[in-house]
Amino acid sequence: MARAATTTDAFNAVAEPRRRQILDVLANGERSVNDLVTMLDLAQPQVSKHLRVLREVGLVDVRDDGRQRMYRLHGSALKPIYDWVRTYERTWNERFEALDDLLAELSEKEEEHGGSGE
Amino acid sequence: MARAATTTDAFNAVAEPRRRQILDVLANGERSVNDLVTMLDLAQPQVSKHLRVLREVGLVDVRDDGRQRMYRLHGSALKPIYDWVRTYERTWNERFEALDDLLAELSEKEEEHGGSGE
DNA sequence: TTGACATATTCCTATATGGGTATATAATAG
DNA sequence: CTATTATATACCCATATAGGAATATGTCAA
Repeated sequence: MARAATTTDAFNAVAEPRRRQILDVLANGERSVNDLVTMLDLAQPQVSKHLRVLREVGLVDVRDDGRQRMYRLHGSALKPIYDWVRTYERTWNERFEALDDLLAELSEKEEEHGGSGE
Repeated sequence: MARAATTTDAFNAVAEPRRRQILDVLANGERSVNDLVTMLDLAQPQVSKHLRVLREVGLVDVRDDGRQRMYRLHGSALKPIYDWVRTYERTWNERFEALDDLLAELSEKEEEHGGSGE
């Protein structure tokens, strides 16, 4: 099996930095494809393709406006990522890391039944 | 160009659900490879390979313990993801989404200069 | 030493990618 | 109608997978 498709979920879609850039731009409001092409200095087809991926995972919505297509952020599709990563917030708190270290050492010693130290 | 390597950064490493599962287990404390094999019902080589990816992006640390290798979470490597996604938190707040919708509709009407409705 | 256990690596293969280029579709202007 | 603008799609290609199977490496036991 190959890697999961980029359109599988937000995690995969957002792993590509260009797509994060696109979302960052759209976070400031609706934009046309050409706006994105100009602002991100990408070729138009690549932008369209990235937008397709983002659309397929529900990260953006589109609206027709004459010959333009206005894309807009649909932020709630990022919530699963936020919810997952948020549970780890405490782990990069230094105090907790130190505590984890201590607990790990204690349980090691316990298993070794007070044997020869580390 | 193909997709960026899974070892490029935490975003790519974590796009794979099995690797998130591994991190979820390690969040509860150090584990040996075999522990993970058993708990996640995966083949041993795949676990080792996933752990290699996680190690290369700094998401886990290893410690030798006899013939076992104990893996442990290094949560701070998730911080870039958290920091990025956190800036979008407000976008899935219903009140803000409704406000965005309203503003978008207003600017539509403005462009159409009071033209035929929706 | 040999054997058992724990983990890592190598090889294979199907598959999906992202960029580039060319072209198709769609909508407006004249 | 034709031309122009805006966007999407099709095609090609090099590349990196993830899983499976086999094997290599490493550590301890007897």
